Amino acid sequence: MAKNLIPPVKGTRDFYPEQMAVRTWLYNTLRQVAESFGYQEWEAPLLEILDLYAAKSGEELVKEQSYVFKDRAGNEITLRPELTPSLARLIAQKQQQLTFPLRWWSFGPFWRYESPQKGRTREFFQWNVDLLGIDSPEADAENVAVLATFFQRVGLTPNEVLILVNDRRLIEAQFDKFGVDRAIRPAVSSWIDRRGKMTPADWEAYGCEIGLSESQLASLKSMLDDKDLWKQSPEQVRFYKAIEALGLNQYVRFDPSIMRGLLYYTGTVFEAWEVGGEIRRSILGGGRYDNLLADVGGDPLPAVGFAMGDVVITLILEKYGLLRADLPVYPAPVLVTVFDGDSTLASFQLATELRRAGLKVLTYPAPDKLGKQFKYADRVGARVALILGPDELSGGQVAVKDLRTGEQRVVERGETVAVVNQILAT
RNA sequence: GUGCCUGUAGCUCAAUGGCAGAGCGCCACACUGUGGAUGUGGAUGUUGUGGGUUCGAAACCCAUCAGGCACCCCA
Repeated sequence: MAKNLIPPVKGTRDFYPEQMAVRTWLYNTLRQVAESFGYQEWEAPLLEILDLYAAKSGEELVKEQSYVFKDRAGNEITLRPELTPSLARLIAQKQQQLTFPLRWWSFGPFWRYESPQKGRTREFFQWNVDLLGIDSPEADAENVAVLATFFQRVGLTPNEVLILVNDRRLIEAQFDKFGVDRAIRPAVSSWIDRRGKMTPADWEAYGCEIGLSESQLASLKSMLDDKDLWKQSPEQVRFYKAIEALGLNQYVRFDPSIMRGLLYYTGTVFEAWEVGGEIRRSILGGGRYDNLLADVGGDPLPAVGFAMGDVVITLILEKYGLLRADLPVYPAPVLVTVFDGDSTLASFQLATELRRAGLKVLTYPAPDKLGKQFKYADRVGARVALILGPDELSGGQVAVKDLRTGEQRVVERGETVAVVNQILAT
């Protein structure tokens, strides 16, 4: 370990070229999927005023997990912990000029001051996909279809990942039916959320603790076990029909225990989970949030959207061997060696000729021994090495070596590009 | 904030109280106009840090720092 090295900030990740290649691949993939549904890319500032999140995100997210600092003017600034409030602001600012339904997507960095562990860092990237202006189960289904298509695109099957769907309106109606006091409903929601993590006895005891009666407890238990509960919701029925029409119903399943922590969800909610259950962390979460625009000061506007973090999805892709092995971690396929101090500039000129012909070309910017330069070419994954020594220079030629076959030949300078391209094509 | 685990060479890890090592990688040479393969040789450590126990500590004890994992919450 090097001494006196300033360590990276806890919970951040360094992206060496290998990791950057993965991130760029992920970005390109989800961009293609989002664009195939007609979503447009956008971006918000990474810094926002704290008040933007104050009322609408989860309490804990704002008060304990956000990076907050005062700028030099004394304003409370937040490193954004999520994107949806920024989206609401951008929409509200131009609401009269935009054409709805509006489909926007974004991929950028977010920060949450939490304890880093598997699948969770303090600085992470998030894919956000939102559809605004339409309140229909079909809009929800289309939004979910974007991420199901993403799963399909990267090679994840319904045996590996599932999108679990619920509807808060449906559960609220059940709460009404069972006479669950409005004051304890948030606690009941998190109690439902926690079912899988506790023993049945502890879970029931906890249910009593938050104020549920014996009969409410029994009713809620049978509600959570009712796989057909969705049939009581006209919205849910239409949602699954639409998903089926989109050809993605294999990826989607009703689950009455999906509640979501964020306060602004109003209708359909969903999360994606790994089926095997080894990665015990949701891959993404989303849902309908019809009140948020009005809450930030805009005109009321229905909306649905989801967010997927890069950390967990990368874990999943790794687990199932779906990260592409052919990611471009090599700098360039062609290296122009430098024979000696006198011919360095001639080599540079040759490199420029090749680059102008569209090739990616490395030079070796010091007259080291050729053996060392070839070794370097090998290490960095170059396919072709070019040598411009005294013999070649005097004859207007270039030595071209195929580093895979070891075959080398001397060609006329004007043919160099064609010969190199020929080798690269094999 | 709480609990558990781990810190030894560039990397992965041995050494369980008795000379701090291996594999890989790195460097040099064989090969002064040619890489991968092979061979020969070589370099590398305040054993995270500070204290304590001991004739003797990488190992045992205390403290501290860092990282990982889990709870909480969430992408």
